[in-house]
Amino acid sequence: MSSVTAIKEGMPRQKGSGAPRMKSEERRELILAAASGVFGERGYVGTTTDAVAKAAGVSQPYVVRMFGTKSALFEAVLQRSLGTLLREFRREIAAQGRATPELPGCIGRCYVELLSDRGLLLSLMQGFMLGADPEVGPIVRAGFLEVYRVLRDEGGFSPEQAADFLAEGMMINTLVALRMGADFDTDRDARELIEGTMPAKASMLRDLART
Amino acid sequence: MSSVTAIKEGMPRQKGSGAPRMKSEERRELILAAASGVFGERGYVGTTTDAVAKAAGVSQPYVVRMFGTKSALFEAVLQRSLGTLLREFRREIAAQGRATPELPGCIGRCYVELLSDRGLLLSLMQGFMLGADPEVGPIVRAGFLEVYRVLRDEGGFSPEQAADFLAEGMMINTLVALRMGADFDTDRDARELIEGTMPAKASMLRDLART
DNA sequence: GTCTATACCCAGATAGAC
DNA sequence: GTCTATCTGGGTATAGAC
Repeated sequence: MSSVTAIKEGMPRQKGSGAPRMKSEERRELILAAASGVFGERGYVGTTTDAVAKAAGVSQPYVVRMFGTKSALFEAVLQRSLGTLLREFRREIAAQGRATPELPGCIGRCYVELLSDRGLLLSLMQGFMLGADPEVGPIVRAGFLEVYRVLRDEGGFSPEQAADFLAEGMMINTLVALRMGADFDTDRDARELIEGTMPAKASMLRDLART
Repeated sequence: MSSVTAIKEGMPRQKGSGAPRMKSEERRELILAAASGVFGERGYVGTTTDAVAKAAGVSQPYVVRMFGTKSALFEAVLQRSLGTLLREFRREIAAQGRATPELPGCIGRCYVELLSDRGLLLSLMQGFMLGADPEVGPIVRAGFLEVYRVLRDEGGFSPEQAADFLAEGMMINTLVALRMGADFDTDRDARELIEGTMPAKASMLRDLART
């Protein structure tokens, strides 16, 4: 079921009650953040709701209760990741100005900085790998195209620029998924490849692979 | 256990017997090809040995029997995919000559043509997504780096050329995994994005998403 | 709102016949 | 070499107490 609509639920009820309502909203975000990390690391099928629960510090049935099903939870994670990505891109576009020569570099830096939110880009990538799934396929295709459109229409990228940017992004995602940073210090080629891909923030991949 | 060594097994025994030995070698290749397709579509965890068996037209226990475990089967698929990829790249390098100006374009075409072997590039990509796994992680990192080295050392690519080439490859893999070709005819942006990424063989992605 | 206990199903692997 | 039958573990989801 479309988990997007679930965002509407859980709004503060009761006007005067002293009980700290909205509590479940915080839990929800807590679980989503934890789930993002686990899904990103192990993929959709490889993730157990129990692993998510443990990462969030709650019980497994509670995770299911709150999101209905595992797949609804995953879709909520995807929406959250995509939402953050688009928001950050738009913030950068607003700051640098549409179609300025600095914009591509700035958005690229912006993208790499998203790596610090462990799981955000990886959970998206895991979603992309599910394109053949009848339920998530349409969602991830639409999401990917929306990123393309934001770059082109709002950022003023040419179609080629946008495609190149996305290609670089997919390369970064792949290096992260591969944990290529694990070989950063021991393999000259790994280091060269990483530095060739992310000249500025190469060491970030190394640190990311350690944890 | 390392499934690579299994290649040595199953060699023709008995000198004079009229029985058509080597039968199991054919079965092995049949199952590997089928498994490549299923793993590529559903990922490692999402693939059941039963689905592989059905795709190959044999029984589920037989698949397990022949490869020992599901993970050994997956590793065999990875080795097969990587082996084919490297062989084709080297063939192209030998044909065009090291560091010729035409080589990058030729290898790019070569890469896209590998898409016709349904599952080859996707099963590799699914392997990349398992980089955090202690068993397959080292294997896929080594494989990825080997491709990089072949491009650079045997093909004469500069580090930047090689990294750019791989980025384009990851983008293509992602578009295939996304089944972006499904929107080729109905979504202008999907078409533009695909054509921007694979100018020559754009329609291939469309056909690939149909099946 | 959150837990414990549990039902139920599915998938990998084994045993053993042919 | 290949099958049928089956054991077993683990994961999602539900029931129901607190």
